[in-house]
Amino acid sequence: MHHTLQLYLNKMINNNKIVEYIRRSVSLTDEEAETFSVAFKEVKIKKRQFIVQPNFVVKNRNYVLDGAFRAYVVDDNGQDSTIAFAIEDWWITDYNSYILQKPATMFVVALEDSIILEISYEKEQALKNENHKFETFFRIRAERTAAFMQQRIISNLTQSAEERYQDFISKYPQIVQRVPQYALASYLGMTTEFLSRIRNKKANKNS
Amino acid sequence: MHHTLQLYLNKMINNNKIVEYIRRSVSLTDEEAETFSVAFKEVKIKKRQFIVQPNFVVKNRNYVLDGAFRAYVVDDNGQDSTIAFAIEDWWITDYNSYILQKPATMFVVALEDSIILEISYEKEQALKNENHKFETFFRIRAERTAAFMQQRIISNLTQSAEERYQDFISKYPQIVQRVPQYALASYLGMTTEFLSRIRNKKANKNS
DNA sequence: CAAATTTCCTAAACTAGATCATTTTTAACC
DNA sequence: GGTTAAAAATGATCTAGTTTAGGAAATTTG
Repeated sequence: MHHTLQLYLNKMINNNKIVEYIRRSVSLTDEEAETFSVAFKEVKIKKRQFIVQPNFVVKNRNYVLDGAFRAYVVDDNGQDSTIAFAIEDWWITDYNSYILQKPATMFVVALEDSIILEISYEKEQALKNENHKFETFFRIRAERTAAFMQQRIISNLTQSAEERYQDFISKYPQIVQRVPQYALASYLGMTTEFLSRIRNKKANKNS
Repeated sequence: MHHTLQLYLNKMINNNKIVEYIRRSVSLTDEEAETFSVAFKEVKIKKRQFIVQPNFVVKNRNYVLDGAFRAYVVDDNGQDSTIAFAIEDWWITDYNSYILQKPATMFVVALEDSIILEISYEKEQALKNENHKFETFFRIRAERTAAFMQQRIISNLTQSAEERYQDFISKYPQIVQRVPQYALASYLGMTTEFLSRIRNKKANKNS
């Protein structure tokens, strides 16, 4: 098949993904769907490439079409803590930096070769201003994000390291397979050594 | 002054509070402000009274006019963890229950005699549907809530118990004064005994 | 204002999880 | 494909924070 045509078809398919996504929350006419999808730009990201770095104001909100990402902060002692993961059909950015348009405190890095759809802050603002439905969509997104984060806070406060791990593998088995152990450990608030122990204690029991 | 008139005037003043609040995020005509404020109902809550209890679907989002509240969960071992505090000009509810209209997992209790403005889920939906500006307001609320929660997650992952405490007193000195120590300890993810030790270690240093 | 209840303090024993140091395994890359 | 680097495992030691238990203050309520 002709190369340019292939690219064009890929783009159509990918934009359908984001249209499908928004239509799970709000119903759109075909025209509205088009307006929404053209606000996004498809970008290829290589493994280990950063899409967010501290001290820069984050310009984009990113929807993952393919691949995996990790958002993390590095504290004064050089230890890093994973704030979020994202795989296909998830969103990722430094949320605080993006919504308040202030300098980022996080890194966001690709864990695999990936493809994202990015929307700029300005385009998102324009979408929200021009159509009530888009405003509704982003409101629902923010609410779900808050609900998700609240669950994580509760988990941190009430569960032991092992319980948090068990909980995570039962909720997100696809993610566990794809992220390095040290990243998962620092997401769950424990050292990689301790997570290794939890895992091997289990493995020995099973054998 | 005539009693009913006094009540009426109080109501006007209190509704001005919520109008002032929303106007910090979106600009409203006087008519819109009126529509917004009449969606709320003023309710007096006695100290130790619950406004949210587990297993019931939460009907209201609550704005605190006066007083103080605490939201918490109780785990299988009977230990409770504080999820949120709210004083004047803050909002409180079981967010997961409210936005997804599913049974609550939290208690929300008054720490003092309080006055709240409550809005029902249905009225909030109606406001958001009828006017783009109200949708924007609730979108901004949700975003700020998510941003706040993200900060708390980062604090839990990166800081020691003492650092979390120091951070909290510098950010929310007004709250520290008004909530019992065990509630603050369980918010910060430590025991009340350990918080007591942190406090007294400091006190001794200062003397 | 006195009794009852709740909150807070102190201190010793204990443990979940961290840190440190070394080895083994896996993955990256010329 | 062989070398080098990064990630994971393992063991020994340590510590921040918990648990348990008691008593002292402070609040609530009759």
